[in-house]
Amino acid sequence: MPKIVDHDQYRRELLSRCFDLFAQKSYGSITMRYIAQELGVSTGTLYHYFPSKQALFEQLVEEVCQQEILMAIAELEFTQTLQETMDAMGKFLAKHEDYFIKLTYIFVDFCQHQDSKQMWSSRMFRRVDERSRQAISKVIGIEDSTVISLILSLIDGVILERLWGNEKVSFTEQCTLLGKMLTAYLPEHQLNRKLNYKSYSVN
Amino acid sequence: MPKIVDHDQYRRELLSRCFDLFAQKSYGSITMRYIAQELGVSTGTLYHYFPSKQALFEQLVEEVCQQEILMAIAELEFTQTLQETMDAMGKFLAKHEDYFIKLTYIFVDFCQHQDSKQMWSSRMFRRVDERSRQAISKVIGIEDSTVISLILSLIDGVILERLWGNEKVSFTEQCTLLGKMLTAYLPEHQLNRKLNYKSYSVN
Amino acid sequence: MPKIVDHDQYRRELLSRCFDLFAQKSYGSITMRYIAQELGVSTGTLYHYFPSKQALFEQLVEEVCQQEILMAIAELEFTQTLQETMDAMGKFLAKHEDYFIKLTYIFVDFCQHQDSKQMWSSRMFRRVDERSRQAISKVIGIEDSTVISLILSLIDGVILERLWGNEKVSFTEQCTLLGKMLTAYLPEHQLNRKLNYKSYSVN
Amino acid sequence: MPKIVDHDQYRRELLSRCFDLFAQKSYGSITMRYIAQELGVSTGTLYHYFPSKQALFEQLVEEVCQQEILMAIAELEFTQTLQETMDAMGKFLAKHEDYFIKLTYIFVDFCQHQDSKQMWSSRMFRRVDERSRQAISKVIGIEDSTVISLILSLIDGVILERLWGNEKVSFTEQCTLLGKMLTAYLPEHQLNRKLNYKSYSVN
DNA sequence: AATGAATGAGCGTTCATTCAT
DNA sequence: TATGAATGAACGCTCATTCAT
Repeated sequence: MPKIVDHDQYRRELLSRCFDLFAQKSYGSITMRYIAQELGVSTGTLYHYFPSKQALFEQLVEEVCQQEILMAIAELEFTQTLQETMDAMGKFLAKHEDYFIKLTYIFVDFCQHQDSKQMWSSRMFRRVDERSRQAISKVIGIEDSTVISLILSLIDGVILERLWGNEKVSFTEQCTLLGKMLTAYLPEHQLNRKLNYKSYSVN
Repeated sequence: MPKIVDHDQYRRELLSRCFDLFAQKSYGSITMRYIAQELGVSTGTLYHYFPSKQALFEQLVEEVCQQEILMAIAELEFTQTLQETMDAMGKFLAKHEDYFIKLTYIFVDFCQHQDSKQMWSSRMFRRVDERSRQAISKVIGIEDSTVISLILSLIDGVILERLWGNEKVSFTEQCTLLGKMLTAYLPEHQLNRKLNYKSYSVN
Repeated sequence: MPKIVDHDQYRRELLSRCFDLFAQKSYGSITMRYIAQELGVSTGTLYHYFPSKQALFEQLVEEVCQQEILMAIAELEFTQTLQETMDAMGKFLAKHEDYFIKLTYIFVDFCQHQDSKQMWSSRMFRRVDERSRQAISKVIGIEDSTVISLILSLIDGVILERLWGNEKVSFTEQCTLLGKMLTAYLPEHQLNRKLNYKSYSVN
Repeated sequence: MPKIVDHDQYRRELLSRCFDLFAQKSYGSITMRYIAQELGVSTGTLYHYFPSKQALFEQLVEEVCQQEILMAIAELEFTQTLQETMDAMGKFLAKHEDYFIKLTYIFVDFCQHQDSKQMWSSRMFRRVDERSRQAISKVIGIEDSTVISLILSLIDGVILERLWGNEKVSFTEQCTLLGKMLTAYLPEHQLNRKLNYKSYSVN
C-alpha cells in the first residue's frame, strides 16, 4: 500500500501556494530550490508533481485562469443606479488590489515567455477575457463591446499604475469617475437600461 | 575630454540597442552572453561599459525614462475639438504600439525586481508620470487630476490588453470612445476649454 | 521455510530478467527506476529484494557466473574428428552470439568497477574460467593449457569483434579455420586424441 | 587581444588526458566534475572546449581512433621468420598491454552507448579495423582475410582475458603459439610467403 | 579599448535510497 | 509483501563576472 496522498489534489495545493512566489520573482529569476523551500518540500518532491519548472509555471497560469475571481464582480449586489454599481466595483477592486497586481505580474511574465499572439488565441486567455466581459456586462447592464473594453482596460490600467507604485491613482476614485462619465455618456445611446437590467435579473 | 564623450556616447548607443532585448527576454532570463552577442561585442566589452548586469538594466530603465516619447503626445497638433484630439492620440498610440508594449514589459520587470513602492518614490518613475500628465493635460486642456489619471490608466490598460494579445481592443477605438465620453461628461464641469489651454500654453 | 524459498526464487527471477537490462545500459547509466519499470515492479519492491544497486549488480554477475552455458559446449555431441567438433562449436557460438555479447558487456562493466586483479582472485571469475577450460578440454580432447587459452581467447576475441559490429568476422568461419590450424599443428604434439578424451570421460 | 591559446590544440591535449579517466570509470559513472578536477581545470573550462559530456566522449573515441598505435605493429622490424615476427608482436603487445586494455574499456563503453551495428558502419571503427588489418597483413606477409581476422580476434581475446584479470593468458605465449600454428598451417595454402614479403618490402 | 579564456557558484533536474502506509 | 511519495546529494550544464593579453 502506498502512502495515501491524493496526487492531483496535492498538486493543486502546491500550485496555489506558488501564486505569490511567481508574483514576487519572475519566472526567470525564481529557482526551483526557492520554490521548494517556500513550499516546505524538497526539490525532489516538486519534480514528483511537476515535470519541469516550465510545466509548473504553465500549470500555475492555467490554474489561475480557471479561478473565478473576476466573476466575483458579477456577484456584486446590483445596486439601484449605475453610479452605485461603479462605486461598489471600485471598492471591490481596491480590496483585492494585491491579488490583481500579482495576477498581472504573472500574466505579463507568461506572455514574455510565449508568443503572446499565439497565446491569446489559445483557449486560456480568451476564456478569462470572455468571462470578465460577461461579468462586467451583467453588472452594469451594457452590452456594447467597446464600452466593456474600455471598462476592462481602465481596470487593467489602474492595476498597472498601482503595480508600479503610483499612489495618485486609486480604484475607488477611478471607478467613481467612470460611473459619472458612463452616466453622462450612455443615455444618448442606451436609454433602455432598466429593461436590460430586468432581463439580466431574470437569470 | 573627447574620450569620455565617446565612451559615454557608445555606452548610450549600446543601451538603446538593449531595449528590444530586455523587452523580449526578462531580466532573469536574459544572459550577458546573449546581450553581448546580439550587440556584436564581447562580454568583456559589455563589462567595460557596465559594471554589472543589474547596473546595465537600471541604466536602461533610466535611459528609457529620459526618453521623451510620451511627451510626443504634446506635440500632437492641437486640433479644434476634443474629439479630434482624442482621435489623433489614438492614432499616435496605435502607431507606436510595439514600443509601448516593450516599455511595459521592461517596467513591469523592473518593478518586480524592486520594492515597487520604494521605486515610485524614486525620481525616475515619478518624473515619467509627471511629464505624461503634463503632456495629456496640455493636449486635452484639462487640469482635473482624476480625469488625467483616467486617461493615463486607460492608455496603460489598452497597452496591457494588446500586450497579452487581445485583438478585440484597439487604441483608436478606445480613444474615440473616450473622446465621446469626455465630451459628454466634461461640459458640465469645464466649459471654458480654450481658456484652460491658453493658460497652459503660457507655462 | 517455504516463504524463504519463494523469496529467493523470486529474487533470482528478477535477477535473470535484469541480464538484458544491464547489457543494454551500463551500471553507471542504468537507474533503479528504469530497472523497476522494466521488471514491472516498484522501486520499493526492488529494494525489498536487493539492498542496493551495487548489490543487485554483483548478484547479477554472480548469478550469471553460475549459469552453465559455457559448459554447454561440453554437451556438444562428440563428433568423430577435431574439425567436425570445431565446426559444431562455431555453430553453437554463432547461435548464442547475442548472449555472449551481453555477457561481455556485463563482465567488462563489472571489471571496470572493481580492481580487476583483485576480482580475478575472487572466486567467481576463476570458477568460470576453470569451467570453460574443462569444457573446451573435454570437447577437444586436449590438455595443453596454452592451446586451451588460445581457443578461449579466440572465442573472446570474436565476441569482441562482433560486439563492436564487425561483420567481417564470424564464429563459424573462425572456428573452422581454428580447426584446420589445430589439425595441422597438433599431430606433432598430440597424436593420441582418443585416449585423451577417454581419460577425460573417466573424470 | 584575447589570451593567446590555441583552442584546438588545447582541446586535443585535454582529450588525450581524458583517455585514462574514461578507461578507469565508464561514461555513465564518470562525472564532469571529476574529469575537470583530474585535468586541473574548472567545469566551466571543460564546457568551453566541449559542448557536452557526450561530445567529449565522442571526440575522445574519435581521437583515439585516429591514433596510430596499432599501426606501430607494422613498424616491427621484419625478422627473418614468421615465428620471430610473431614473437616480436607478442612482446610489443605485452609491452602496451595497459594501453590496449584501456582502449578496450573505452570502445566497449562506447558501443554500449550507441547502436553498435550502426557505429561500425560509421567511418571510425571501420577505419581502425582496416588499418589494423593492413598492419597485420604487412607484418606477417599474408593476405588471407580469415587468417587476419583470426590473428586480430586472438589479440582482442587476449586483451579481454587480461582485462578481467586472467593471469594464465599472456601475449607472448599466445603469439608464440600462434606463430607455431601458422607455420604448421600456412605452407599448405601459402607457399610463396617470401614472395609476398618481398612485394610488401618494396612499398 | 577589447577580447575571450577561465572560474566556480548555482541552476534545473535526476538519482539511489528510505519509509509510512 | 509491496507501493510510490519523499528526500537531498549530486549530476550535467550555465551564468555573471574576472583578468591576462
